[in-house]
Amino acid sequence: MTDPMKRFSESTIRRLSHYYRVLEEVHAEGQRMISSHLLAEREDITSAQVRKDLSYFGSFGRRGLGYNVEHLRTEIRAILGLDRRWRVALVGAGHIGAALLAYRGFRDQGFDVVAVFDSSPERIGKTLGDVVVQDIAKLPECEGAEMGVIATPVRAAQEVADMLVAAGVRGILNFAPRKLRVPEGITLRNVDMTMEFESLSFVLSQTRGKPRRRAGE
Amino acid sequence: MTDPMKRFSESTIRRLSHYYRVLEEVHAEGQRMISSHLLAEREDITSAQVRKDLSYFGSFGRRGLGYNVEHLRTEIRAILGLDRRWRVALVGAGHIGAALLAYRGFRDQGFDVVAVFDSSPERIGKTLGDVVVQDIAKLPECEGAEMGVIATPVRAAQEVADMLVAAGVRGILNFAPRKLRVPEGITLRNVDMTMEFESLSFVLSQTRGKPRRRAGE
DNA sequence: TCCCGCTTGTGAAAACGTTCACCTGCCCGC
DNA sequence: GCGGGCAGGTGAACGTTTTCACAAGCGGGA
Repeated sequence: MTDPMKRFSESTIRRLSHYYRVLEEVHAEGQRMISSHLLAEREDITSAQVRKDLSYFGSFGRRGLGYNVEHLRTEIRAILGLDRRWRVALVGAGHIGAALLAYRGFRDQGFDVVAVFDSSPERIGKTLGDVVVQDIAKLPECEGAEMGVIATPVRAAQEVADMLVAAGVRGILNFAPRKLRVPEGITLRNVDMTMEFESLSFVLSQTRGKPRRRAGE
Repeated sequence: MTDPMKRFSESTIRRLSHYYRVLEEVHAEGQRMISSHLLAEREDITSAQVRKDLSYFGSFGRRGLGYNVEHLRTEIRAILGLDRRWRVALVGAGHIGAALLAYRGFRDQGFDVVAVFDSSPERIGKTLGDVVVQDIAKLPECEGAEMGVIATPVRAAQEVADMLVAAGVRGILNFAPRKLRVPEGITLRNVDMTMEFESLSFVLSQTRGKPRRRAGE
């Protein structure tokens, strides 16, 4: 995308997120150590992949023993930048915005929605989560947000992106099904449900009529 | 994932979705022909990539002219399996479920939500979109749905996935932030906002303190 | 103390995806 | 009907990501 430094592959980072989640789980279960093989078994990747991914960032394991759950968890936390809090500006107080605010996981992971904007008069002034929805016109005055979330209809997405950039965010998560243009240095991530549906549609129509293979075959 | 045939790369399919979207746009604008270069300019990929992607499925262009918008649109539509309607069962009538039902785009693309299930007594019986929310216990009786959408809390996700598979869906779109196990032959796609946030967090903390580069530098 | 089984870390190889470069074909103008 | 410019199709080159395979290190037991 627009990452200024691209030393690590996107896939590696995504897997790191997975490992982190698995570690949270086994940590809650009270497990002390975990092997790359076990970390991998909980995902659809190989143990070699796990070790390679982790090796990009350091040597966290002990030969013969595996990884200390608590320790690795802390390390990945730091790598992913989750050892601090992030200020997030949300634009669009519709269903998706509401879903975001309702999900405790975001706050728990360190993401604070510090401002919500919308253009609809019916929504402006209402309280969502624990912040008051402001007029989108006030977005330029928004200060201190490092990330922006675009949860608006498609037609508004590019304009909102421009406004967020002007307001100083360095990263944008876009839920609108359209590619956005952002300046160099701004990181953009897209969550596109439409594309996932189309991907499903493709695979399913490829296999249409074929008998479903049984597991293990 | 669990695709029985994996002849085409996931990236190619995702880009096909993009091309389709661009084609819809330029079609609406009344444009007749489009070159691979122009198709690419609207995205962040090269014209060679466009041509390569399309060449996997056939020769749709004309040398010296480019691609006929209407024709290519129809072809990609067929490739992606969007030339038919898909029956979708939605589990979870919360914010995400509501977002899905509210988005006209899904219906327009050929996805019909034929049933909605939830476990909460307050939601059961209410009308969402144009279907009545049913008790999750009725899911096993659901027939004819080819795709399932999991828009439930994390803890219920795996159980719901099993139920959907038992009900005969061949593809699942999972919004819960957890990897699910599905039998061979069932296609699984995940939409994981948490992971995207963590990816943003990673990149932003990598570049923290660095002066933002201006566009064009 | 030494051996053995286990698991990491990592170069090397293989697989995969993207980009390049060029040939081919098409339209248009003359 | 002929030539020039444009643009698609495609094998080959390139770069990246994944997998393989094994040396190195650790703990435990005799």
